[in-house]
Amino acid sequence: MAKTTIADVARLANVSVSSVSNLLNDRSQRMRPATRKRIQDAIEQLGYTPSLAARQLKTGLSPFIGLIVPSVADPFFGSFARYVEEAASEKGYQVLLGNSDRTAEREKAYAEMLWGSGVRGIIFGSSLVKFDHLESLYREGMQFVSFYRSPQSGDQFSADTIGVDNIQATRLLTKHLLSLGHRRIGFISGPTDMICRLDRVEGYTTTLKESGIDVDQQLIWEGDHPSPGKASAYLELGRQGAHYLLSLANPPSAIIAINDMHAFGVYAGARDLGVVIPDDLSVAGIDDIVVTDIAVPPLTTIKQPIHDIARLSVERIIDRLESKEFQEAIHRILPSTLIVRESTTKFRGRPYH
Amino acid sequence: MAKTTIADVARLANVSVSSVSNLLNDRSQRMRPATRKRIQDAIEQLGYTPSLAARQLKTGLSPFIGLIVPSVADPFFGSFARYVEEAASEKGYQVLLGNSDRTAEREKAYAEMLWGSGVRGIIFGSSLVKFDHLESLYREGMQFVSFYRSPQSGDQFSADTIGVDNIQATRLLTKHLLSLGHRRIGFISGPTDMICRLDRVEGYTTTLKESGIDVDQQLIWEGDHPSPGKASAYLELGRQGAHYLLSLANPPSAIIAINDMHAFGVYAGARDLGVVIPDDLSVAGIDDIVVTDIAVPPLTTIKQPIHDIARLSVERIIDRLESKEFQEAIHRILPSTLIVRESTTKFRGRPYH
DNA sequence: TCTGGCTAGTGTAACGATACACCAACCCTG
DNA sequence: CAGGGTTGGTGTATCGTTACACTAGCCAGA
Repeated sequence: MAKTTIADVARLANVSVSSVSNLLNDRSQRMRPATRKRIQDAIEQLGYTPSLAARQLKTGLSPFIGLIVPSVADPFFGSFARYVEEAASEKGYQVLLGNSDRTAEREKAYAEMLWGSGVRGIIFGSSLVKFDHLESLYREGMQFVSFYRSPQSGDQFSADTIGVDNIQATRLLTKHLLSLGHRRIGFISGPTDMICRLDRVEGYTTTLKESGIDVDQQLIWEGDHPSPGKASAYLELGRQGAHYLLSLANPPSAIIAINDMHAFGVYAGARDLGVVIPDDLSVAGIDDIVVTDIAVPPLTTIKQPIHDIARLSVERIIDRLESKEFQEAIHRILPSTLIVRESTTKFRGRPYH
Repeated sequence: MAKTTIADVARLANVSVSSVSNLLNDRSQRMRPATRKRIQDAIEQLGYTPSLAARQLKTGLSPFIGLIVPSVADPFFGSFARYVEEAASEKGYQVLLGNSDRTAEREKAYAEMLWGSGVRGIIFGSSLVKFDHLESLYREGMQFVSFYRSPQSGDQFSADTIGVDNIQATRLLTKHLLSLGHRRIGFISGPTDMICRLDRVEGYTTTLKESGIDVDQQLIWEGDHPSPGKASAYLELGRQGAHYLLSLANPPSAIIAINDMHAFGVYAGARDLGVVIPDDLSVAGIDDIVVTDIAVPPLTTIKQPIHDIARLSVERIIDRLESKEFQEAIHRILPSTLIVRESTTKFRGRPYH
């Protein structure tokens, strides 16, 4: 039961601990094959695994990366977490999970706990507008990769960002709806506390303007910050947004929701009011979460290449962790694609109200 | 940038490292308040956080717990992971996440990686039929809590289990459907490689038998082991199961799916064939994942108290980690409740076919 | 035979914290 | 004022590994 150490292996193999350590760390070029074999056999026989704590204490490196997302209960971030974990474990790293509920305090608290645990790299699934809360950690040497966070004026420092072009995402959706004849398009943004959300709002408004349509602020619904922890909060917010938008004197004939969960909330809200999708109302989301194509009707949405994003993020953070030199921050944008399903259709006037 | 150590703090506060350590570890009963204050100020001023690696090396304890689930991309396990993480972080622990894809090899590989990382406690979200692959780790001292895994004959050792009564879950569903007049009830089990699934099948079959209804093996669909990694695999499996069951010469008028994702797959499969839920077919699931009540129609399901289960699992594993004495394995069953929504309705004959 | 160079290793001081054993200084009591 | 107890600390071996500095032993060449 007592942990077997490198010394036990050395004793059994009749070599010094240095030799065992050398073998373990690929510094064994000048070792006789017979010796190498003896050590390997001893390791096997004892079932020896090196103590990561001791190794970390000595080298300062830890085989962990942090992953902070708003909530893994959200199917989108659940998928993302899964891909991150998969990519990390292929590279010999393990993932420490944290849920931030999109608050700076929790992000900071987590990041500091992680720093204290020896973690030197964090992947952020969110992208809060302000980065200040992480600056002191950045100064100490923590590495960050952020899932889509375009650099903002006022940023005190710059982290890697890998993600999709969110402006482009809503641009595609807005154009799609415009091409179907919709002119009053509602937008459910939720709280605009994250860059990706701001960008999505921007894609929507600029596309409308470019098409010569005035942006009606009444048609943009922010709602309150959802109560944290509840996976259904996003749904509820979408539902409330639908109630609001559909009760306007001059309601929209289409709604873009800032993500699929909100869009499904719109489904529920519309049903509450007897509004039929897509006949009375077209709805589109973003993310292409797992249930979009079996929803009724299947949801038109934007597919993000999260598998690739997760993989690239992991590669990038490990790169940063393992290379000694200073690395410039990179900003990598991956393409997102419009997936048209049955929740959006031609504008046919307003049969409800 | 160089990490500040306990010695830096001691120097600044003009005390010995022992005193700082004593303060940090609540052994400071006999310390003068002024001294305590000096140390605390020094800690604050230097922004000192203790090195967990060093601490772990010395004490053998690590503030991590492992969490192994089939896949966090599955919304049910995403929620579970979120609650586990929340409870753990309240207790000062962090969660290392692993996805097993329900295979023993990956579970074992993960568990061993975790052991090597100094992790001494793991919460399993799955419950494979065989436990053998974990026995050697158990012998070394790894602690396990399993999310619902009733003890099986042939188990080489016994782990804590906390969960719901899965037999009861399908019993409730089956009784519910029987009371609605259904007599031919299909069952989509998916691969029966986990105890919870076996139990769910059992609840279904025994309830039928008790009601004097022969169990028709044709009505139980296992399907293939879904391709790992794809969150949509469960959906697809449910869809295929629906195709199969609804194409039988004597098809069921109701289907129980072993979880909600499979049930939504049935939704899709039924729609493919023009079968309307619930008019032509009643459908029920288990889990009450986040989207059940906005599905069309809202899904009748069994709600599991996963928040409580997660919390209890975390408390239990920490208890085990922090107490020195041997602890008997516990088996705790929490109540699950039937939630009737609109996807199940009275048997009205078979309008399709 | 001596020198230098190579091969195949070895010895050991760290890394940062913990916790046991120790102790100086003071106070009280008889 | 000696003896014992208490208060408020301190000194240091130790955890398991790494990686730099070192070297024993052999061989080749002069």
